[in-house]
Amino acid sequence: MSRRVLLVEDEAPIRDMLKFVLEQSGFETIEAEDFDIAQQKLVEPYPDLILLDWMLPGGSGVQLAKSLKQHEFTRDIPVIMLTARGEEEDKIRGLDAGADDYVTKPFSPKELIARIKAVMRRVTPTSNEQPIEFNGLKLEPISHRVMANEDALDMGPTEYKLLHFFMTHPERVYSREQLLDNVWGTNVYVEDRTVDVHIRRLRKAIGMHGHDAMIQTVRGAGYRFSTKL
Amino acid sequence: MSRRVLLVEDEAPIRDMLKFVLEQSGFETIEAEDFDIAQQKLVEPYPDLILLDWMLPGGSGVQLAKSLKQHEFTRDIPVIMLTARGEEEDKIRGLDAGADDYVTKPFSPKELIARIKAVMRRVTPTSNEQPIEFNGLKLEPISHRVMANEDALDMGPTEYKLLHFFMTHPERVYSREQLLDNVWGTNVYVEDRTVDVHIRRLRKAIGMHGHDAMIQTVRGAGYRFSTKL
DNA sequence: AGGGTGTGTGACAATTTTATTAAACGATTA
DNA sequence: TAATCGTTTAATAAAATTGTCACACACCCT
Repeated sequence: MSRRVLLVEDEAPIRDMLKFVLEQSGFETIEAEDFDIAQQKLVEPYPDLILLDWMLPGGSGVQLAKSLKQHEFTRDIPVIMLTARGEEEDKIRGLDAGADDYVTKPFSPKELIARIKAVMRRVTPTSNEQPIEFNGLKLEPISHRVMANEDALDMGPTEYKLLHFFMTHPERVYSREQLLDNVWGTNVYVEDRTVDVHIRRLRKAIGMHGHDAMIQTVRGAGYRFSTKL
Repeated sequence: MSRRVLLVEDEAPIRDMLKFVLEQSGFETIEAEDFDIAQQKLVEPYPDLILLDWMLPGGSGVQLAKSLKQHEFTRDIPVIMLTARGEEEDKIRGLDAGADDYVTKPFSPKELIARIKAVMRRVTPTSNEQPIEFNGLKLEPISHRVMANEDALDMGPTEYKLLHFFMTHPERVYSREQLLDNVWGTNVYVEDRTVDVHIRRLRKAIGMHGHDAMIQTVRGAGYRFSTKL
């Protein structure tokens, strides 16, 4: 199980508190107090998750988040942002640099741990870079590509993530809400019905060879990826 | 489905607004303006979630939160705190009484609803239901699907629920009224005979392999799911 | 056999849910 | 700043499901 967390926080007392909480729950923690130190510690073996204070001095928390997403090897490490309450939430949301979740201070240790575990559960299968194939529809995480019997398919980022989630969780119904949680991430406030639109685009994208039959509507329950029928 | 929210807030206008927002989203709301009234309303049936203003007069919001966690029957009810932006964060952090989430005023209705749903989802984890099988007729709750010897069967949501109920309560007669209570839900005004129609639809759906013989009519009493005869 | 009662069936209109399309929006880049 | 790409929302169309009815049918009793 993935257990290593990089903790980036400038205030020593809070850092210590977090370290304590994390270790109580069996996580190994690597500490960093600023952008530079964090960069230094970001080498093999990479942490399984990064807990990042949004408001590092000089706004370098934002910088770090962006930098993480730009480098191939760190792109897939899940990030949980620690945000202070007073901050204008819309701004933060707007500046979203690809965090997987946000935790607003103050938070309970219980909540923090729960969210860390939730994110890890969600992302871990993603970090498995093995191609996945069903009935000639192949998704290759490494090249970030979807092939249908030798033809490369074209789709948007959200459709890719959605398909990835489906293919790693086949033969299961997911409600629109669950899909939003798992594909869009928690703390994202989007209409349920938006899922429909992305489902449609995904079906369209993989439909040329009839693969869209695997994306199934389950009336009153949600959607399912299945090879049957 | 979880739908009842206890709303504890002293300021009437805000309370009204919240009530409106909640009911718009299909939640049933119980209102309380202070500690005592909240305690009074905290009886069976317990609410599924409590929305609690942190800053009730006299700090009784804190009291209530603590009291909730001390009583066995209320301990597991998730609590979302409403906190005002200006408040001293550290104090709150220290006083943390185990809230499941915080929402900072002012907030958007959408955000509030999203958080309520998220908390409910988190607290009610997927009840891992095992597949049930009788004579080659298999119902899989996870994929929300019914299979008859490798063939996927097609049926409407009500027929699915009906079959689910039957398969989890085999070898027992149920009157039409009992079926309505258990499958449709209590306090639903529907004709008894409507059950007949759904029984027929269910039989038709599972009939291709002769599985409809398990849905048996008990004249004068109701219907029964049985593997015998 | 006939009447009375309870159940099966097909059709139908209302309602609910999902699919589809178009437009608004937001962020990024030229 | 305009142009572009992708996402979200809103509006509309399409489809599936629902409860009820009217009537056919089956069973039981006298």
